[in-house]
Amino acid sequence: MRDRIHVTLEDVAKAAGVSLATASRVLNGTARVRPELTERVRRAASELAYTPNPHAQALAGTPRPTVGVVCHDVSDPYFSTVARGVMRVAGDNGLLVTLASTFRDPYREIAYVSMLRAQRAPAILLIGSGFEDPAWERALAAELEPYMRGGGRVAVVSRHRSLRVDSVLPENRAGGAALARALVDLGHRRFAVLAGPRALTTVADRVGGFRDELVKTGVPLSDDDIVEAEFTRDGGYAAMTVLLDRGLSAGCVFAVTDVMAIGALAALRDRGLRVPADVSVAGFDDIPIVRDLTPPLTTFALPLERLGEEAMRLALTERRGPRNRVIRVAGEVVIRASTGRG
Amino acid sequence: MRDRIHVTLEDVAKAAGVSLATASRVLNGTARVRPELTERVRRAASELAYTPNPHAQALAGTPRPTVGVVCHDVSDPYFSTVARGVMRVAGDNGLLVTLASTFRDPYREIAYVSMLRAQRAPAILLIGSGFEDPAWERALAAELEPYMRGGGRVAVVSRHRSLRVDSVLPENRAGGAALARALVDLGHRRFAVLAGPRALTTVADRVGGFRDELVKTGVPLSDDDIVEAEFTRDGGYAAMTVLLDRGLSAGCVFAVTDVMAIGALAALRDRGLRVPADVSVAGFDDIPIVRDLTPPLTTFALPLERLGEEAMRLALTERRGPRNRVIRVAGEVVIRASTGRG
DNA sequence: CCCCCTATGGAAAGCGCTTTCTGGCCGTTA
DNA sequence: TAACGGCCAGAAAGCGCTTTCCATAGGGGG
Repeated sequence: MRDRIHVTLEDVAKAAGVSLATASRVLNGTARVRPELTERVRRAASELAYTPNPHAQALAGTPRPTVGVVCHDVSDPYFSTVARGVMRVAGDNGLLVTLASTFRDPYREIAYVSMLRAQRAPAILLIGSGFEDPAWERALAAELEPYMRGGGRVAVVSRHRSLRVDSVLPENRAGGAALARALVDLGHRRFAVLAGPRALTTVADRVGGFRDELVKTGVPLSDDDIVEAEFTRDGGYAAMTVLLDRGLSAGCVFAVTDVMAIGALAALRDRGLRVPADVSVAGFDDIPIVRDLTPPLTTFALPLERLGEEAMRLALTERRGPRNRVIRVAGEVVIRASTGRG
Repeated sequence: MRDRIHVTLEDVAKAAGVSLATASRVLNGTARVRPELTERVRRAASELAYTPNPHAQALAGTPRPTVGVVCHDVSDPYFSTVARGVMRVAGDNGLLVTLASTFRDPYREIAYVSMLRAQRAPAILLIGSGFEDPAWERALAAELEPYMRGGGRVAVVSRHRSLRVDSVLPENRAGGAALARALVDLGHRRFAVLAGPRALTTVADRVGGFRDELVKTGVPLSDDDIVEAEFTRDGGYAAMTVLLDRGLSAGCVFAVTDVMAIGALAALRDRGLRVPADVSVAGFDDIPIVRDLTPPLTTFALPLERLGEEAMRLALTERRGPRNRVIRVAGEVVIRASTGRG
């Protein structure tokens, strides 16, 4: 018996001398069963090391124990830290996580949502910025809406436009503003921004908040001072290089993510510029590694793991009413040694 | 029709005016079907946006499109980089990846394998060092063996003992030795080692290779020079602190992973010691970030993404004969600025 | 003492798909 | 012309589970 490929509920029922129905009821606690039989079934199940077949359960209508998570790239510390939070909460609730990396291809994201839907995942989490592309947004919504109508839960981290779903929103705009204020307070007056692709909502928010606050303070930031690049370490390096080639006039560079800031620091080092003596650099996110850089990075710190935890919790708890819930997550400016006085 | 929660094969068959069997045959290419019917089924399927229910397929005996991966912690750059490789290959083959983090609890790993098995995942990948604990090893084998007998594929990265499965083995022992040699060549004679938990095979191999090579060269390394700590950044910090409190006599510190080395660098910085002027530090793995540290870290570079890719490929390709395959992956010593002349 | 109601276990339907088994309609061959 | 073999499409079984619907037994009330 032990050596059969798969122990089925029928085996358990037979061993316990009860019917399938009874065995099922005992194992799921669905209905009252005489204590004696309950005990027999329990023992049989554990002796046979019975594990229910989730596919059969899914087919029979029970919610699946695997939630889906779609992010841009697991190997990016931002996503892997958020994913960590997701997985902890998932693990605590006995759930597995199906994690997909889109490698930043928007349509791959939709393809994954479709696969996850087909899998009948009870919940889908979308981590990371959305794209500002109407066609794409419609296609995604077309995939998500029927899914939700069918009882699927959806929660997103860090995107908002046009998606009627529960979401966890880090304070991107306010963060950008707070950082601008803090840098101005340090005495800086000439800024440059290393931005990610404009199509990402996160980028628009962070840069927007940063710029608006500067404008409010009377410090100008022209479009020329904003360089767009890939949302990666190498993107940051490239953008910083462009800036340097142009003849850097800014005394402080704001990279919209810490990952890009790391690239920027490398570019500066390679050109022999000192941070913060020659240029100050600030990032955004507070991924774990930035404490250990030299100099440690000034940044807008977001509780990354918490973003993931909240999203998972959102997807786990019933929502009442049709309104989508929004959890705004605050952050704080952390001044470290990468920024000096302006 | 479009608005039904789920379009089933029956809907497609009905729309095309054929039987379920025929529809299934067309969609799977299982058997010849008259071209005209084929066409009708195809069109019906695409018009209804039909997506097969993987659970029903699984139940009916078709292999699942989701492979399972178990690692210690996604947010550790080592694992997330390896996972990246896995996911790329998986994505290229139209597979989803179910990723689980054990948070370094050995028995959680077994629990996950059990869940993955129950899911009927066609393949399971175990990433990261195993534990040297006979009871645990037996329990894991007891879970894996029936799975493989039932046709499940298993591949592991970085562990070997007592598991008869296909594996990808980075040259941990040789790497430790090569690093020892390189450091001795730089002139170092007094070493200390920041080791992870001894129960991890990876640790044993790396430290073993390192120590054996030193002994061969006539350089002593006593047990007192080896400090054991958590396999994390903070573990590295703690171990380095212990060493410093004891009064560091070594001129070169070898941390068995880059992540621990990062912690060690932080501890040294906090104590006001300069690297490499006062102490040299070397790591192992070459996770992406170490290039960007100050000073950049000397390390034994492993092609991390490739480890994941190879493992995924191993699990994807049929193996002939009962022998388990082993792919040894070489690495190379990369000397950077964190090590000076001894 | 009988009837009805409740508590509990079993039989069976059904989830959506694959695949074997059957049977009808051809074209062949003797 | 009759018998036979091939090819294809449909019917139906079965994957493992949940859940509804019944049947039965036991207890309480009339």
